[in-house]
Amino acid sequence: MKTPGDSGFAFPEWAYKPESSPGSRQIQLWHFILELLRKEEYHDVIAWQGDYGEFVIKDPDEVARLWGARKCKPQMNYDKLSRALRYYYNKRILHKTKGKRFTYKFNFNKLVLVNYPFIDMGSTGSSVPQSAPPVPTGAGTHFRFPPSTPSEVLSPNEDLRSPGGMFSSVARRMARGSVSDCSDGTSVNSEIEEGNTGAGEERGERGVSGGGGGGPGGGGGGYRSIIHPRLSHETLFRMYGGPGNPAGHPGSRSHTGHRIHPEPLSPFPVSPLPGPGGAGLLAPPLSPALSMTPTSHLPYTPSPTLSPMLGSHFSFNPEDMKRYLQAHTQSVYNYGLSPRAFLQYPNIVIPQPHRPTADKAGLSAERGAAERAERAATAGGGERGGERHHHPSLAHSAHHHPHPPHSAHPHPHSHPMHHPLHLGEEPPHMSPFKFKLQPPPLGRKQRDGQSQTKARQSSLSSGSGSGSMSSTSGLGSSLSFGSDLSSASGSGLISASSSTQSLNSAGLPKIKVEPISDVESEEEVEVTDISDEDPDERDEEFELFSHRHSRAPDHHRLANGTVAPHHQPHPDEDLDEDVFKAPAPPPPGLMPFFTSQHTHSNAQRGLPTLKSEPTEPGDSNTPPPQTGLAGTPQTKCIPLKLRFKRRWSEDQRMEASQEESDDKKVRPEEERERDRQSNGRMEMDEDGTGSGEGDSPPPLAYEGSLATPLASHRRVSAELHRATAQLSLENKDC
DNA sequence: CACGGAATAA
DNA sequence: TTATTCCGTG
Repeated sequence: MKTPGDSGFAFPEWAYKPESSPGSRQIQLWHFILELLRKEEYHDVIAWQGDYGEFVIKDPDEVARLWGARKCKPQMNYDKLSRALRYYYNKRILHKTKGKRFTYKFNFNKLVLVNYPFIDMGSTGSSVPQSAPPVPTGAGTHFRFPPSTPSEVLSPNEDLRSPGGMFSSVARRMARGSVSDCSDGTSVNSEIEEGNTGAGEERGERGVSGGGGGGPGGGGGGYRSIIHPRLSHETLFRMYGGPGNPAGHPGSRSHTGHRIHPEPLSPFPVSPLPGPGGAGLLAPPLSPALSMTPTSHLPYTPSPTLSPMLGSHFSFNPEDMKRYLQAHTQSVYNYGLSPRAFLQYPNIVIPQPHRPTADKAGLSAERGAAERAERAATAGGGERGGERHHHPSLAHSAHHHPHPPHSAHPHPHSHPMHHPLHLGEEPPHMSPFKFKLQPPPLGRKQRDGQSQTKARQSSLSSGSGSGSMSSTSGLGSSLSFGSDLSSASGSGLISASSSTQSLNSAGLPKIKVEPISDVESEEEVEVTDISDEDPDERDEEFELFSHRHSRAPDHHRLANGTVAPHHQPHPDEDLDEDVFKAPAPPPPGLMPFFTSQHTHSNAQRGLPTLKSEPTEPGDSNTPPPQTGLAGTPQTKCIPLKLRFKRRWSEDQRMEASQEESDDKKVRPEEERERDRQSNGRMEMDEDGTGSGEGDSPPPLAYEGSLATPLASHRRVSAELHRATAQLSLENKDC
């Protein structure tokens, strides 16, 4: 049992991988958390719960212990660990779920970006896992959905396929193997690691605290088998909104039955896979699913006609192709860019407003069962005690090969249509929205503009530098990223993309989407939601959605950026929003999708974000002006905290625009980065790895993808998986 | 229990 | 840069 799947569970794997993350040198806490979350063994200790990326630390002490073990910090305790988690707030990797003890929520967008920027893009460009996460966000996240409901979980897809560059690094790590453990004298450590290795299963838990418990591991076991995480459709569905059935989605085979998420909560999808072979992780990725994600853009993009699958191929019409290209472009950019860009994507993706009611029901039901089971087990003891799961996950088939076979189609029957992606939105059925371009990224761009005018100009200007640039500009996001773009451009994709109108428009201008008919906007509510919570959250949401408000401003006009921007009044919010919005840039990719969708019609809700944003369409536009943004940040008076955050945002924005990830929130240092940018390169920090390399690869990838998307994806996926699986587990450092 | 500043280690 | 450690405040 276990499914091997494990490896894939909860989140997209990419999310787990530390490698990419900048900090990765050593395992990072959030990665660790994800590891735990993905392993059933630890469900007693920590598990997904609630909305989309929410998880609950059921046994803080244990978690701390485990973490301490991993880091060889025996004295680690929850207090300390929690401090570390708090630092993530600013980074926006995590948020605290207020009112719930020990409950936190991941912000995938951020994670993804950070960690795998390239992944998405790169590889195929397609996938962008992030999307998945977003999904939920939008809708559900926050309160929206009843807590109980699983909300949406979505799953991203995960997968990661990574780009070649990544791989290499991954590979290396794998090679290392690592292992080391700290000393564990006690016992500690290895647990997780084991997982990695697979070997240890047991983990036994050490007694940890108390142990007691509960016993019944059985429950767990069962469930394990059942579940597998994967990404899937669901995610898509949600995201795109599947209309109808999200829940059931074809993809998953059984949707009906089980599917499910093992963890109900887990944000990621889990894949059901079970039976079928478990599908594996890969499969999904490869399969349509794959496309989904990242692609959402791509594949799915196209018109209704195309099914997702098709998408991969390209049977599109010219338009589709364009979109596709655009998407790639984005990817590229992103690739080059900082993760942030991705963020935006996610947002974009998010659309899904519609929450799947149906789904939920279904899910919840399932979930309930699962939970129950678990609960039973855990409940009893409080402590986890006993669980040991029989096999640890180790199985990970991943290593072996994730499911190659299936990979092709995990869900065979799923038709393209079903594909989440498609499903959700694509389906022709709907097409409520229409898109407009909006200027996406205001903030960033603006910022850039101001600060870096140069870059911008170049890009904007048309590429003065290279023709490519122009394309870039199109992306819009690009602005900020100009440099990145450049790289991207290299790929050529860009150019194409650029050619595309959408991009252009998108790029600079932004794209705005409007729902045509839709209405559904209800969901849009989100906006509201956002506001409601804290700023923080909002931000998150924003990120996800971003668009939302995004002001959408005027840009759309596009203007090329140049144009316009006049800026707008509200600085702060704007900024924030912008920021998020800005992210929009990603839009390029996204946008395209959207566009396409909209265009075609489908859309449905997907655009939720937009919707949300509804902002006014009309005007929306704010021009990208960012300048204001950039410079302005100031904003009004804001509470200190807020300000702080704001700063953050700004920084991020800036960075985003520029490149960086921003994590740092407050870092003055931006300069250095900027400098780099200005230099024209992107940063590589993160990518570092790849950057240089990466660049090249990506393009290749793209092309490749185009050509044979599936194949490449698969390949990559597989590799990644493998790598990931091991890696994640492995980290060991001490 | 949660938040976050500050100092500091790696 | 991230996390750890310590600690004061709510």
